[in-house]
Amino acid sequence: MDFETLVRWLLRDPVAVAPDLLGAVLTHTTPEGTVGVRLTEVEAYRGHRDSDHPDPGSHSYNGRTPRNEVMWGPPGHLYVYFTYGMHFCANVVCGPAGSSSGCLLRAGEIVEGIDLARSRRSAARRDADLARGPARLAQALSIGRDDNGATLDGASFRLEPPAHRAAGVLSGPRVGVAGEGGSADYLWRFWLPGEPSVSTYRAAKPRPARG
DNA sequence: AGATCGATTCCCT
DNA sequence: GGGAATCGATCTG
Repeated sequence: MDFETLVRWLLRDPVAVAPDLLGAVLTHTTPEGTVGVRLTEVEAYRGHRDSDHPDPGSHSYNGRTPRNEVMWGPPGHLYVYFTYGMHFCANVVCGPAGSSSGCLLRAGEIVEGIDLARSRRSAARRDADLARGPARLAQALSIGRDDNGATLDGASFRLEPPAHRAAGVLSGPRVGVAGEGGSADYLWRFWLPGEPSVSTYRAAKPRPARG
């Protein structure tokens, strides 16, 4: 899919984009080689212009800051943030420019460059653990500070949406989101059933994402 | 200027 | 199941 088409595909509410991202393949090419991950778990973070009231769980909830700047930009870019003093996590920016929406990439299955991914993730005991969890996924793909704002145009990062919308998508509360944003009103974590790469933490009973 | 705590992971029990 | 590691963005005074 060319970049222009991808941008159009991302130009929607993140709660609609997130389940559609399941099965998509994100690849990152570096001088070391290429690693590709098939997404199995994502979370939606809704910005200010995409809905009547903003998402209390989002980094952009309190407005524009240097850290969340990229989220306010156009879709088709990576929003990468640093957390717990040691981890990076990656989002796909979606929705129109000015909306500050994104989808956090929580887990996936390595489908390309597995040896390189293993070398970056020596702590992983099983291949299913290589990109199980957002910081692990970022490490397997070597996503770091410098990749904040990177374009998904295929130069270094490429995002290929799935040929068909995934069936049987499950949803539940988002992980690590405290307060209102973590309540049953925000079942914006989406994952594929039966995937060993989906992170273990389950905050509540999963339910079908679409009726 | 100082305190707080996080969209986490790993290792130990 | 629990605690440590580790640092910078954001908030408070």
